[in-house]
Amino acid sequence: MLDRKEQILDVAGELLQTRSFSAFSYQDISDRIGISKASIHHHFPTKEDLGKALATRYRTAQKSALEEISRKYQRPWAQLDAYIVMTAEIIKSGNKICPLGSLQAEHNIISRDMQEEINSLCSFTQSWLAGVLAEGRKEGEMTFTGKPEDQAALIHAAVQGALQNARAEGPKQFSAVIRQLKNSMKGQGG
Amino acid sequence: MLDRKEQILDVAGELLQTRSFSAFSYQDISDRIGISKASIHHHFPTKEDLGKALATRYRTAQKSALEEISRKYQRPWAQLDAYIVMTAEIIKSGNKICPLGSLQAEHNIISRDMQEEINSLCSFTQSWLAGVLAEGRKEGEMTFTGKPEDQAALIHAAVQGALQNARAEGPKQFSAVIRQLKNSMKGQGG
DNA sequence: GTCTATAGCGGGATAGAC
DNA sequence: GTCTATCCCGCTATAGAC
Repeated sequence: MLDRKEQILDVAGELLQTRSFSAFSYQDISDRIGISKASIHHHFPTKEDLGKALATRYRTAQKSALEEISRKYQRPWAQLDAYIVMTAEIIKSGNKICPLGSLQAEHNIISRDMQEEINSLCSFTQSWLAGVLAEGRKEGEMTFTGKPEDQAALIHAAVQGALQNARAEGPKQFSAVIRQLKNSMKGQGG
Repeated sequence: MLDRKEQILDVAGELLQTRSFSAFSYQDISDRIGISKASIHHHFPTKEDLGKALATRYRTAQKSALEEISRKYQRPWAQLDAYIVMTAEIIKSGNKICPLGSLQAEHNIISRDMQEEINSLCSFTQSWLAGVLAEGRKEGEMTFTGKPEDQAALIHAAVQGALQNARAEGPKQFSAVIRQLKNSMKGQGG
């Protein structure tokens, strides 16, 4: 069955986003899928293998999603909005945390492979954001000072932090952060 | 020895900030202090007890630190700067993560007591920031749109997110985020 | 690819001596 | 308060049958 690997990654991903990488077990996965622990080891011999596949999957999914946004929307603001809506989905779907946040919290105890996937996901997202911001400013839609790369780092950090704090403070705070962020970029003149 | 409890919390705190709550053990603590696991259980019978004490300690320490900043500095900008410098210390001291971020990542698997301490720490910090921002805008030092509470949520999220991303992207990215954030609040006229 | 069974280890926690 | 010894459990991982 070719879908088994994907199914395992689906369930593992959900566990990663509700518990943490070190806090879910092969038993948890086997309980949810209904096959034995040994079968899971057949597909992913070690937990490190599973973790690497999980991280790779998140990186490629993020890359695809951002590239699709670039194709689908023309205006920079629409692209930024689509990115925000996409990440906001995480909050809506149950009590989940962002996979990036979950793995960054355990940065020191995951394998080097996983670290590199995470770093790559992180820098790709910020490069993409920087492109959107550069275009937005060029076309007069957006206003901000300094380099697009730095503004991208700010937006990325604010969104990640807002996702994190949403667990303690609820989704309304997330919306408030987004609103403030957008206002700060169009209030000056755009 | 009265200091023992504090010493255990010191070590547990360091482990929390380098690993995660579920990923450190009584054995880890006993290795570092040089007393047996059983002795640690004498001071904190269950790991839940230890976790609650740890969270309470972070909350009260944060409260004290912010109140001291309010006393020590008069100008809103100086207060905001002091808050940022304080949180930036986390990055400098080894490969640590913010305790708030660490515990929020495992929000679903920590005790209710711990959750409440974290929520309290979070809301206190944002209230404090909102006060600083309201004062700053009133005195003409700072510029931002909307409610001080929402701008406080933005700043808190950006700082938390920047701390988190600093693990993947390094301290320079943290500085960049702070710079952008500050510029967005004084660029308009203040 | 899936199973049962099991190894080997480390986790949290307790009993009881000192 | 600290220790040694121990319990029980769940973890990752493997062996070998089907």
